[in-house]
Amino acid sequence: MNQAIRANNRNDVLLDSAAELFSARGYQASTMRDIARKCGMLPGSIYYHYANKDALLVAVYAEGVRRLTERVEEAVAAHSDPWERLERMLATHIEMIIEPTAYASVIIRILPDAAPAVARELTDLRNRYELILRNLLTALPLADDVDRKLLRLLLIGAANHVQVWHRPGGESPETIAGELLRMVGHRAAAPQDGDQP
Amino acid sequence: MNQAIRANNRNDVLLDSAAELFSARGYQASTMRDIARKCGMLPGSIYYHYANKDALLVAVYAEGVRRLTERVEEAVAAHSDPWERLERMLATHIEMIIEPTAYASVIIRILPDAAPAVARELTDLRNRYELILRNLLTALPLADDVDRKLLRLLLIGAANHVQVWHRPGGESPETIAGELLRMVGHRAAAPQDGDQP
DNA sequence: TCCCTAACCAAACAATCGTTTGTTTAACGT
DNA sequence: ACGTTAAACAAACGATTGTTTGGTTAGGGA
Repeated sequence: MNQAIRANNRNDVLLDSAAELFSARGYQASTMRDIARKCGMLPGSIYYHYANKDALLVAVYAEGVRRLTERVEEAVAAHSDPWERLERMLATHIEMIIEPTAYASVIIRILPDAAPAVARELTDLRNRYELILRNLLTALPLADDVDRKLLRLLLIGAANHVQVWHRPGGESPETIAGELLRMVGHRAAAPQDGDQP
Repeated sequence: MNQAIRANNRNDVLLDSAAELFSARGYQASTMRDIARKCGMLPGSIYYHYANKDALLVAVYAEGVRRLTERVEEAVAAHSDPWERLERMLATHIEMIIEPTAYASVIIRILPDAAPAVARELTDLRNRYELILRNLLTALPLADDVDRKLLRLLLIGAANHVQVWHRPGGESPETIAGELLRMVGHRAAAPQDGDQP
């Protein structure tokens, strides 16, 4: 009754190709012909899987959020200390947006207004992921005068910008995340017992 | 002998229009027809002033760097304290990348690889401006174990990201720059006399 | 006043874009 | 073994893209 998905379905290859091109060249610069060529299809064949180019971008976005969320929550779950959890989140996040398998990278590089017709969907997907960071920050013991919203935006901006300047063989995501929190974190930390256990 | 520039030359209006569209919609999404319509020209007329679309982007970039450099150095010159100078630089930078008169905004939003043929020129222009921040950081008294390069990239990322999330009527650039350095700066500061004058 | 040319207009160009249409192939349930 | 249909191919569509070409207008030095 409901349509079966055949074994030789190349939807995932298609999605991979789109993600890589969107990530490397941007949305508008990646043509349907480029994507088709990359995954060994013809341009028209893409439209069997997705209604249009915008829908393809939404699919890549959704898969990116899914993978990011999965990996981040997995990395965070292993720790209980709020600062440690935040550091693991940032390290994993940075790791994923600089690797060539580029689903996560698309979410950072392609702004929602690149596809106005589906901008709202893209923003919602972004927000769903950012909620993780928001919750991690809420759990963080901070001095009263620290603007949590501003701190969050600062961290997002600094972390996402790594995608622009990082080169293969450079600092590891762990190092970057560590330095990031070493600069920001301790200063903002509320006075607590057992600071150096 | 040398060609005179007439009074009714609308090159500046053309450049303004291009800057606004590039800033608002991105490079590829802004067509020559859009730009022409915005400044009351016909599409072909643009080619009297610039050889092609890429050259137009380079011109906008150059003017953006010129304005940024001018305003920032002017704001910084009024102070002598390294931290104060850095804060003034960041505040001015943020102020210019969120205002609608969008030359500075283009430099942040449009990455050099949006126009591969002139990517090198665009990168050079960016670097020339970033040199200011680099020099301000060099003059900063910091603890020995602070990674100046990473600090610079963190600041750039956080500052530029303001363009994405800031809405009219939100926090002032001064406030944002202040909070930014309050989080980052003091922690990284080397022990110095007269910490609270 | 005259004339040169800076500064534009008007209209098309070839190329490329996202997309549609009709047809073909081959994997799967029965 | 057969018939259905998922999944693709082959080829074009109209629209839009950056750009070119030849003609027009008006500002300013002589």
